[in-house]
Formats: sequence, structure tokens, C-alpha cells
Amino acid sequence: MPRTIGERKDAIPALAEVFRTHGFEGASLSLIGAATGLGKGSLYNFFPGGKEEMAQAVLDHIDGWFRDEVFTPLRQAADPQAGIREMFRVVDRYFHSGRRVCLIGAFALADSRDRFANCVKDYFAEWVDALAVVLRRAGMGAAEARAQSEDVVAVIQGALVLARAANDEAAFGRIMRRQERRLLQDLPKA
Amino acid sequence: MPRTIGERKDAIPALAEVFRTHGFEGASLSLIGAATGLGKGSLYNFFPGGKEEMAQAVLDHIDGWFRDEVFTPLRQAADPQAGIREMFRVVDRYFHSGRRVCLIGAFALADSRDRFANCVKDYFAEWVDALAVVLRRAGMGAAEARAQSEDVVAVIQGALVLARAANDEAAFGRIMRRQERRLLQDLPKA
DNA sequence: GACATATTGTACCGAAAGGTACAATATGTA
DNA sequence: TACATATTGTACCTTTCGGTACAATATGTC
Repeated sequence: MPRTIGERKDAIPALAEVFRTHGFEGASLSLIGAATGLGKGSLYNFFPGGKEEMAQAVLDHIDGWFRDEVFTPLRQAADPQAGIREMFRVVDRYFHSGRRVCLIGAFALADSRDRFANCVKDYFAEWVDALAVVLRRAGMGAAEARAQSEDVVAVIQGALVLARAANDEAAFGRIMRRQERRLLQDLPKA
Repeated sequence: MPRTIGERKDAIPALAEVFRTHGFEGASLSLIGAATGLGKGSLYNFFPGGKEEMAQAVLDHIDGWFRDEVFTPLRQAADPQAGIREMFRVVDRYFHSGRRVCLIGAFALADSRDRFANCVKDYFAEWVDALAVVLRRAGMGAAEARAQSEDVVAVIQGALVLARAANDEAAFGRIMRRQERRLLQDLPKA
């Protein structure tokens, strides 16, 4: 039954890049067409809801990726310390060491936030929550775990802003490494 | 000589709000007209360069404001501790305790960064630099002062992202207060 | 009041936006 | 090969975009 000349999900990485680079408003259908190599026919075949559905698909994909590669591993880490270290490693890789922007963070600042409020909200809430879980498992009190998690997630987003503003990818790595060290130091001694 | 029915600078706060809310691409001339109460005639009379000049004027205004109210007071604070506390107070007020977004941070994430690269870059560089100056004056080593400053500026930007993403203004205040406390604690004892 | 200059509203422009319609084509199944 | 379905390119639609032209008006100076 499936015709499978192209597939909807094949377009998602290219879509993500376009939205990351130009934002929701700035990502015109002609840019999207160029980036994905798809004409309007295919685009509206795969995403009948137009741009909004395309962006939603990208957000869902990112959500899923972070759940599988970051949040769940964090929550289930056998060794909390190792789990935290792994989170920083994976996140650094995901953001291309600061050369890549967080689409959800960018959407949060623009008025596209209202359009995708649930996704945007849940993404950060889940991240903070997962990190808090592993910190508690490392022996930290509930209140401090929550506070530290909020700070870490915030600083990661801020580091992306700073790195891109200064056009200095190295800044992202510096900030991430310092944050990792501080967080591990603040862990109760085993 | 000046006709002074309206004035260019009177439009800047409204312009800033529009760009903050909708981003550069999203701020259409009709939105701008509605927000400022000015028709195209006036708009292009005051800003012959169009949208780009309007945004540039807003960025310049923000730059100047932060220089006068944040950076210079920081650098010249008689008492470094008090200066730092004052910075957090002024910044919290400026961002309406997290209800208001940082236009320059938002521009940094969007592709408007390239258009206004110098402004965006200098804003953060100056902030980090001014904070590092006061930290050194408080007795901190040069390297650590720089690192701490970078972290603080990053976390402020990240806090804005988080607060807006979660639609939870209180988050901004929480993160700011924790950061202030941590920074003051890390100061060398007098 | 007359004049030069600043300010403003309106009409208009070409280009590009997002989206729709649909005929042409490719594919898998029988 | 014939058929049903999925995919795709093209032409086209309306609306809005940023911007320009310019006549009308308001203002200050003399």
C-alpha cells in the first residue's frame, strides 16, 4: 500500500535545520522546499496542516529524541554520577558543541511559543524533572535537587544564547564543563 | 526648525515591545503601526531605512540603557558586593521579573543575529566584562572572575528562556536569587 | 499672512507569503 | 497488463509583505 518514493520522516532533519536557522516565521515555504528538496505537492501531501504541522512534527521528533537519549537514561542511570556526566556529553554532542541552537529555546522566546506552548513547556519541565530525579538518587534533598536542576537547564540554554551571540562556540563548552564540575562537587559525599 | 509633532525617540519603547513579542521577521509594518500609533508616513520619515533602522534604533537604545544603568555602575561600584546586589535588582526590574524577554538574546538565537551581529556580540561581551571587573575588584582572580561572569550572564539568559517556556515568571526570580547568593558566597572573604 | 520646512495619511507598487487544485506520473497489487 | 492509490510538479489564488510617491496638512519664523 505505501508508495514510499519519499517518506515523511526523511524530511524532518532538514525541516529542523530550517526552523532552527530561520525561526518559524522566517522559514518560508521556498526555503523549506530548498532545504528538503521537496516541492509543495509533496510537502502538503506529507503535512496537510502546512507549516504548523511541519514545525509540530519537528518538535515531536526533538521531544522523542531527548526523552530516549537524555531524560530516560538520566532517570534510570545505575550510577547517578556517571549518568550526569553522560548527560553533559550527549547534550554537548547534540548541540554540536554550541554551533547548533536549541529550537525549543528559540521558539520559547518568539511568539511561536503560544502556538506550541505544550511542547515547549513539557520539554523543559521534563528535563528539569529527570535531572532532579537523578540528583535525589545521588542523595540530594528534594528542594535542592529541584533548584540545582533548574539552574543547570537554564545555564545550558543561556550558554547557547551566549555562544551564538558571541559567535564563539568555545564558550558553550567552557560553561558546560564548569557546570558539570560544580554539580558533581555539590553532590553529597557517598 | 524642528517640527516636533511626534518624535523619533517616542516611538522606541513601542517598537521594542513589538520586536520583543514578534521577533524581527514577525514584526510586520502593520503590527508596528498599530503598536506605535504611527502611519507609514511617519515611520519612514523617522526611520528612512525601514524596519532594519527601527530595530537598530531599538538595539542602540537598549545598549545605551544597559551601559548607563548596569555596566557602568557595576564597574564603578564603590562597594563591589553592593554593586553586584544592585545589578541583580536592576536586571530583575528591567525584565519585569521574567515576564519580559531579552530582545538581544532573542535576536541572538534567530537569524536576525547576522544582521545585527555587532550589537548582539558587544552587548554580552560588555556585560561579562563589567561583571568580571567588579569581581576582580572584590578580590577574585582574573580567570575565575571571567568564568563566573560568563556563567552568571548565561544563567540570566537561560532563566528568561525557562520562565517564558514554562509560563512561570516565578522561575526567573528563583534562579536569579540563587545565582546572586552563590556569587556572593564565592567572593573571597574580606 | 506668507513662506519654508516637517510631518502625516493615503494610494499604490512589485514581490513573496502560505495555501489550494489538479493533472501527470510513479508504484504496488492483482 | 490493468487498476487503485500514493506521490509529485505546476499553475494559480488571495493576502500580506516591505517600501515608495506624493499630496495634504501642520508648524515655526519672519
